[in-house]
Amino acid sequence: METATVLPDEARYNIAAVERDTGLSKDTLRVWERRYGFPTPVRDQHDERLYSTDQLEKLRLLRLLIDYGHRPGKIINQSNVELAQLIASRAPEQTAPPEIAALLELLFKHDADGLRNALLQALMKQGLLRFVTETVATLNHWIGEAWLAGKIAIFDEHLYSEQIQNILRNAIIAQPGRGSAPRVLLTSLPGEKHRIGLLMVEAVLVAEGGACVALGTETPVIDIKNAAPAYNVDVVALSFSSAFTQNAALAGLGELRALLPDSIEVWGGGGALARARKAPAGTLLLRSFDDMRYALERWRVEHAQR
Amino acid sequence: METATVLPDEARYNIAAVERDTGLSKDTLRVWERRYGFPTPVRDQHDERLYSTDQLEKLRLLRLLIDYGHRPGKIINQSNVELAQLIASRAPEQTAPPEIAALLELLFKHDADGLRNALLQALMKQGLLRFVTETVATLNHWIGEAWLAGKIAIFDEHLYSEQIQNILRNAIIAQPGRGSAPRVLLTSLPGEKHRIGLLMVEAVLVAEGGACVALGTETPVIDIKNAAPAYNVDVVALSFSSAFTQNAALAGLGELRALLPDSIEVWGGGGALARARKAPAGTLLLRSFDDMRYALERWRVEHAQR
DNA sequence: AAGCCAATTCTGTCCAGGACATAATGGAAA
DNA sequence: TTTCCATTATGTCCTGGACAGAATTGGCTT
Repeated sequence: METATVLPDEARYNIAAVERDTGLSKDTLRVWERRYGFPTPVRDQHDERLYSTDQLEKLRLLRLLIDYGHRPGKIINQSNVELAQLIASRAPEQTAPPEIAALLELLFKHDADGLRNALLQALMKQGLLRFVTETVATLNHWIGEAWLAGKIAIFDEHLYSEQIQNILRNAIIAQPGRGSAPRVLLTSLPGEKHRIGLLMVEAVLVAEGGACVALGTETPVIDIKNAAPAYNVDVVALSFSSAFTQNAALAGLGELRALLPDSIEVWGGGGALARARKAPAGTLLLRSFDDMRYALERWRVEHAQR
Repeated sequence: METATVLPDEARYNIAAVERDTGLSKDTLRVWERRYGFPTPVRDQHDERLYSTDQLEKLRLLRLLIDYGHRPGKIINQSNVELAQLIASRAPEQTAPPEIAALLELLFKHDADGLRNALLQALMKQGLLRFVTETVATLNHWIGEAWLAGKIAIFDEHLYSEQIQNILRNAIIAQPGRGSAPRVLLTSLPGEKHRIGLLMVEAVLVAEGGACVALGTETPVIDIKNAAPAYNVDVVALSFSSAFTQNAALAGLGELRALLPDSIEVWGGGGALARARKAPAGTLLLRSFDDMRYALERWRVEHAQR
């Protein structure tokens, strides 16, 4: 009879490794164990937690479902299989438009070079403005869907994000004329890490002849306050993806509005604000790229040389 | 008599913000307070720590000196001024080379367009390889120094980071021939957010004729394990800036090595590993860009078609 | 029904203070 | 000098308690 040997890949992870790999903080891992009874890692000789591969996998599924809106307490005691079904079951089974489907197919096949070439080709054919407002916006949506349906992995999304960044930044640099007005400072608040949304806005801005001072993601409010006069901008624009709650986004806009002089406008846009009704006093909500183009036009009329 | 009004910009940071901004863990911050009596933040109405700008600044200086080899207990009770002197005394007042100083000057003046143009010009003149290994590497170093000396603000660093990304990604896309071998998967582990280092590596890789699958920053180890076969790569390369401790970087490398098949090589590089003595078994440490070029060459010799 | 507000539950993050493994240091031995 | 070992310094982990803010529920009004 065979010995029931321990599987060679029965790897054990300490709490720091699990935090690193799942993005769940040590505090969260410990409080889940206390409250819900999962995960219950074994302990080493010094009573420190050692998590199994299986637990790590379940934690990743949980993280995914929680990001999508499930509550931890409701799902934490289901099995890995049930959780995977839950993820699979939410696909709305629509189909993407054919141009988009072709791009998605390249990502499914892990064809990095093919994807880059196809995106470049779409950019050339459509021009920057249409590429951003049609192709990239739609593609983002369907990639989100594919991810939820379990059709693509996290690393595929990472690859897509990198490639889109390469292409958008390339297009931004290559934009022929440098715009002059208005000068727009573009960034996001701490907690908002979505870079592609910012780059899309930057692309539309330069395509429309504005001048963009891009600070990337997660600039603390105080630093924005100091940067705006230093770079002599006319407008500060913030992007909030749906990772932000609507209230947090509105509060951030209002806080910034209070800190900046009246001569500088404050604009906000992105998924978190798409359904917001009322902007904080003195700020402007942009619910679409068309809104932004209109806002640029309005600014120019109001500040026309007399 | 005037009221001693509270300064308007007397910002307060909670412990999570300080962890994010200094890289010191919450546990470390609390244990320093307990042992050394610094920092002693004020408390809010619910007894939670609120750190001042001044304390944040001192923590940054301490972090820097510790990275440089000082011990916390020896320096923690010195004043900001003394610590700054300690830092200054470390570098014997070198000055940046003139080409670099000219670029820094543009950043000091907040001249975003001028900086972009100057960087593009340097890239054209030097070619991608020299631009990365000489100009960008040196510039990064001096920007760090300028930040320590208080000559530039956080938002200036943000702007620089965005512009360098634009330019490097533009150059990577524009690279004429697409390389073929080895195929290298390039990313960093969760916690490591430094994007510029990764882009520099990617630029050198494509300039040297390798094929790069870039996944951006912060890919969990398990996802790297799954991505490597999916993208059919020969090598997985990880970048660790000095935000990582050397031990954490070595542990991450080792963990990845254990998960990947032997046919895939594991390389690691970046500030955290610059002074490491011994690589985990089966991994390769790259302490410079020349090391990487040499490693590419060696791989090609070993895998030459017979 | 549908919309809105208040009460309640859920959930992540913070706290204190104790413990220990490991890295760094310094001194003794080779 | 170098090597080795004992000691000290330091970061990370532990338990269990508390609370704020988000999410949900239930009741009331339109």
